[in-house]
Amino acid sequence: MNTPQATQQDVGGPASGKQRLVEAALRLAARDGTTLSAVGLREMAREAGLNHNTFYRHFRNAEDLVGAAAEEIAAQLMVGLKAVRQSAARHADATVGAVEYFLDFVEANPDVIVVGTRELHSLASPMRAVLQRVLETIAQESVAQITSQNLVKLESREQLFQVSLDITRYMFSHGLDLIDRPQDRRVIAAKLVAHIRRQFLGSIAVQQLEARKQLET
Amino acid sequence: MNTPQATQQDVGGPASGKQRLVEAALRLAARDGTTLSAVGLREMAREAGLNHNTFYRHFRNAEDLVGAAAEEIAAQLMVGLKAVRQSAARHADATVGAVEYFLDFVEANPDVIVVGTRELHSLASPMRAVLQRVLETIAQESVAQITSQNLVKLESREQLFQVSLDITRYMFSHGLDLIDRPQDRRVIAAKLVAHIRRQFLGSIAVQQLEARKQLET
DNA sequence: ATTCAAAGTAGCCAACTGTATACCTAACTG
DNA sequence: CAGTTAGGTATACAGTTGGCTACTTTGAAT
Repeated sequence: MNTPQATQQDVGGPASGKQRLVEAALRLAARDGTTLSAVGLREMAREAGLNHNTFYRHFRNAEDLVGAAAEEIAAQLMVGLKAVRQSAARHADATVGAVEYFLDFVEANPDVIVVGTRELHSLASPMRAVLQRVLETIAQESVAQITSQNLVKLESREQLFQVSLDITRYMFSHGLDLIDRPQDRRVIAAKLVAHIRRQFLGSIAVQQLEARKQLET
Repeated sequence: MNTPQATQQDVGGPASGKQRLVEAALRLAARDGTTLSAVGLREMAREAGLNHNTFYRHFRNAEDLVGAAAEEIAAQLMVGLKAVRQSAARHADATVGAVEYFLDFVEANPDVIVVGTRELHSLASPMRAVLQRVLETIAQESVAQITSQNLVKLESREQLFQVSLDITRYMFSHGLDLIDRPQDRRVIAAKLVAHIRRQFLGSIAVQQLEARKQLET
């Protein structure tokens, strides 16, 4: 039949075929609770409204698609969470702000969280390494912001990074809970805030403890 | 052909058909990095060395199998981590002991961790709820042990539980890192220990802060 | 205006999947 | 001992899958 086609350079238009395939893959993986690599070419082409052979025009393997999806998710996370951080900085309580804006992001981009958390915990997935680097980068940017605003009695830069990384991972993982039980947003938010406070205070306490130990010698 | 059979009540013998199917499913899910529900009846029967129809003698659906696998993993985790906790209590430093024995458990049961962490982060999986309850139970038992030995200036029982739960989840998730990079055991152990210390100290600090606040009013 | 490559389509194939029906056999039960 | 049943097997079927080759359309460059 050969229905109408288009060679748009995406910008604005109804998304290029490649993009549509990636989005379809994410949608299906999120809906069916499968790993990205288990989605199947044909199903995903169907979901994207394309012939199944079109897949091969854009990707070699299924693994190749996962790589592209990883880039997509990474990009969305980077810009989304950057916005979260900046909004949080203008909030009366930066911690509460970070949590609330983050949960807004989760509600607006559930697929990213659903697929992202699962792939992050799948050893075989090529996306895992990408996501780990994304979380590290976000943590590093948080450290920069925290130190520049003197939000926390600084401690060793390395410790601050570890804490930020743990918090970032914690929030990421617990985004799932919000998607699972949207009506529990308030208690989830409270737990996140409590966790963050505990981490920072604990970090300071550890620092003091080590300083005291060093004095004793 | 109809090869020899047996109606053993498992105990000791070479495992019942049901058991063998569950084990095969876990092995395959761990090996291929897929979700349990994506393993496929035939492949799993093949791995178990059984005819594919035998599956239906033991399970109705694929979902049914996942449920049984959940029970299996839950049981292994409960007994394994109980042993970890008890060994840790006899260690000079309970925290270091808990971490080291836990990592031993991870190295001895990689499939449980690999599959467990992935299913725990899969919304659709019936195993997720089971694992959440397992982690909660383990956290509660830890609380009991901690209070009975007066290891931590007690704080509110509820706070202690939250901290234990966070720590349990943290360790569980980071078991994957050990499987991913077995040569990094020492740094992973160090990070786990640091995290646990930070959590407990942070929890105490939060408690003190709140007490002080209450005095001011 | 012609050429050309990129993006899409169509149809085919062998392999595999889940499921259903029918058959076999060991062990327990009356 | 006869009967029943739980666990195992064989075979068949329709639907799906990944991958192949061959054709068509499109937009852009020459």
